[in-house]
Order: sequence, then C-alpha cells, then structure tokens
Amino acid sequence: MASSTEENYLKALYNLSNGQGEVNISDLANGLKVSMPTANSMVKSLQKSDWVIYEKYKPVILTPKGQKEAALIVRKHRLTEMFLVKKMGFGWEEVHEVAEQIEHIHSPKFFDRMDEMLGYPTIDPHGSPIPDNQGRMKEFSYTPLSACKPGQEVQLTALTNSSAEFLEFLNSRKLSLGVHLKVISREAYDQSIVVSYPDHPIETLSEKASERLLVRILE
Amino acid sequence: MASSTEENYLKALYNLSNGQGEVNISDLANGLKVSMPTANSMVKSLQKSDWVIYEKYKPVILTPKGQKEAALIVRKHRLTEMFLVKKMGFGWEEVHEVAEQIEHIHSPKFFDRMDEMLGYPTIDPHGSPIPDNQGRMKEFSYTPLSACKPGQEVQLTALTNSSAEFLEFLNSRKLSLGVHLKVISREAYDQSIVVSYPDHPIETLSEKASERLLVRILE
DNA sequence: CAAATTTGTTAGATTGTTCTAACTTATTAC
DNA sequence: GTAATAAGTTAGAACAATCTAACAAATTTG
Ligand SMILES: [Mn+2]
Ligand SMILES: [Mn+2]
Ligand SMILES: [Mn+2]
Ligand SMILES: [Mn+2]
Repeated sequence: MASSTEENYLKALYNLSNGQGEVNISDLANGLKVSMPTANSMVKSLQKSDWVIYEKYKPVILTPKGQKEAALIVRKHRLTEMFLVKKMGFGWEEVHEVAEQIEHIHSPKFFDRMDEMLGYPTIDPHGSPIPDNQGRMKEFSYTPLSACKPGQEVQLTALTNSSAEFLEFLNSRKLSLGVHLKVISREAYDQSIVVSYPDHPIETLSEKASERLLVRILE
Repeated sequence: MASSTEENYLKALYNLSNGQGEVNISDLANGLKVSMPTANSMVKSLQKSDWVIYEKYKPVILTPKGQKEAALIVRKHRLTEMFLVKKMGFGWEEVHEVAEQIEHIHSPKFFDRMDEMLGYPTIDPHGSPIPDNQGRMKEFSYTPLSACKPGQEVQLTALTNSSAEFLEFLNSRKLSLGVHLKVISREAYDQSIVVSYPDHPIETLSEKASERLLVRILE
C-alpha cells in the first residue's frame, strides 16, 4: 500500500503527465517542491513497486497500475472538495488544502458515502472532472475565454488554475461556475477581454485571467 | 507542531492516565503496540517539546500543554465519530478506525463545521464525553450495569469498551444508548445479569458484558 | 561543433520511527 | 533478604523521506 508521500508523488505524476504520459524529474521535483535528488530517489522506489517505468535520464511514465492508483486519489481529492463545498459550507477557495490531507484517508465507505450524498457528481467545485471508482476520467474539451470572439455568449464551466488567490479574485467579481457571459470586446493592445453578465454590465478581464477561465459556447 | 505519530502517543498517554496522571512505559508500549524501546525513545523526544515530564525509570506525566493538545485530538476523534454516525450513515461499530485517521487532519474549520452541524454534541456515539474547544472534558460518573440490583430501572448511557466485536454484540441484542433496562435478577453463580427492555422481555448478559455497560439509574 | 546551460545522478548526511539483543533497575515471591 | 521476574534502558541497525555538494549527461546556444 502506498504511503501518503508516495500517493502525493503518484498524483503529481498523474497531473503532470502530458500527451505521452511522460514527466521530467525536474517538473516532478518542482511540482512537489522537493529537490531533484529527492524526486529521483522516490521515482526509483516507486519503480520497485511497479507504479512507474523509469530509466536513467529518461522521463518517468506511470504504469497502468500507477495511473489507476493516482486517479483514485484524485477521485478522493475532488469528491472531498465537492463534499466540503456542498455539504459543509466551505468556499471553493478554502477546500484544496484540506482535501490534500483527506485524500489520504483509507476508508472506501467514507468516500462512497460522500459520493452518494452528493448524488454521484462528475465534476469538483472548480469544474475538474472526478474519476469514477475504476479510475476512469472523462476528458472535457472546453474553450479558454481568452479564445472567444466578441459577440459570443458562453457559460463559465471550469478553471485551469484553482489557486486561492485566483478563486478570491473570481469571488470579488462574483464570477462562479455556471455564470453566463457575453463577450463584448477584446483589447488588441493587451489581449484583455470585456464581458457582461448578470449585475455586471461591463467587466474587464486581463489576458492572464481569461486564459484561466474555461467556457462552453452557447447556442 | 506534533506529527501524527506524536499525536497518537499524546492521545494514548491521555487515555491511559490514571488518577495521578501517570503512565508506565510498558502500558504505553502495549497500548500503542510498539516495543518498549520505541515508547521510551518517543517519550524522550516528547519531553524535548515539553509535552511530557519524564525521568528515567519513572512513569510519564503529560504537562498541561500536553494534556490540552491530547484533549483536542480526542475532541477531533469523537466529533468525527459522531459526524460519521449522525451525518454519514455509519454504524457505531464502524467509526473508530476512520476517526483514528481523521483526527490528524489539520483544519480548525473542518471540525468546527462538524461541531456546528451536529449541534455542539457533548458525547460521542459510544457515550464518551467530547472535550470542549479549550480541551476541557466533563467527567461523568456512571454506574456499571454489573453493579445494579434486581428491580432497578436504568438507562444505557455509555460504554467502557468500544471494540467493534462488543458493539456488534450489542447490535445483535438491539442494545443502543438510551435504551431503558429493568434489572430482573442476577446469577450468584457467574454474576450474569438478566434484564428486560422493549422487545426483549428477557435477556441475559454475562458479567463481562455487564461490566462494560454504563448506566444512569432512573427515578 | 564547442561552450554554456540545464537536467539528472551519485554520494553522503540528517531526522523520524521503528525494531532486536543485551544490559540494568525495580518489584515480587519465597 | 536473596532470587526470580518484570519493567525500563542503551546500543546498534533499518527504512522512509528529505537535504546539499559534487559530478555527469543531455540539450541549447552562438
Ligand atoms: Mn484541489
Ligand atoms: Mn495530499
Ligand atoms: Mn474511537
Ligand atoms: Mn490516530
């Protein structure tokens, strides 16, 4: 059974995996805020338990076993976040840290009951998909708001970044998932985007912010 | 800040403390299922952080700081058990193991919200008192059923042992906290006690079981 | 391509938590 | 009150997870 530390490494590898499912040691070390030798030695030990495939100087690859294990931890993390928001009155900006701890609890029943109480949700409070209990995750393809054209009407559906600072920024603009936005215009100068939505007839969003907002185009 | 391991030691010391608040190394080792040298070395390190007072060959004593820390972990444990039973549909025999993990979560809000959702309970699902948020715990003085006389009417109020096996035994007899019992008789031979309660006109409880049932005498 | 830079590895140390074996002190039994 | 037993300690080792310093390989740059 994976330790909490190992679980955090598996999750980081899962989240950092690109199209090829490869992760560089330096990206892994960076993501977990450990030194490269630490990441290197952990990867070697994950290999011994068949969680990853690894060869010197090559990027790390999760095995199918490692992928499933990682996805199930992501599942526990996201179910927890949803539970905290929907059932315990947490704000979406407050849940990540706690979920980072609760995801390591070993108790199938605890998470199954959360799932049931939540009505089997498929996304977490930040719009990220929740893997099913077999570790399968549906991939959604949303459009960043930064890629939208003036005149388009869209619905805010997910975020590419869920840092507390960004979530608090969204709170301050009353932007939450599900909100309908109309793209008014776009500044050629700095790529900022002007949108309109209920109670906010004109709101300007920087390129940085609009890249992080994923939307579903309406009609 | 105490590690999960240290927290478990503090909690064990708290629960094993007798009238004098003293705990032998061997009782501590036994309680935590570690070797005596392990308990010994941990106690030395707890002493460095001022959680305990310790001198070679003397029993361990929690400092006021250690007592408060321990009581707050017991609080998290018991609030969690109550939450799992009252809000998440767990049986009272299923909660201890999970609570043993969840008690180490660092998030005041998480436990404050549980407390609030539960209406600020003072006892856990097994009748044990929940320390308040300052680490103060009310001591109740209940009578073991084994000390009751025939003819007495009592209410089942708490347990001195909450092992899953004992709780399942109680489930099988439909004995839960709050049940009103009438003591019918007592066997001089083996100290077993015959009781009567709703839907169970005659039920015999061994001395072992009746010692573990704490009751409040009615009238 | 050779030099500079980035990325990755090895070696060696540290801290936390655990163990067994051997020894010492304290307590109990006779 | 000695002898046997129980309780407690020390020494030494192991494993997990981390670090820094030094070195090596791979990649990028001019
Ligand atoms: Mn999160
Ligand atoms: Mn985590
Ligand atoms: Mn318990
Ligand atoms: Mn615990």
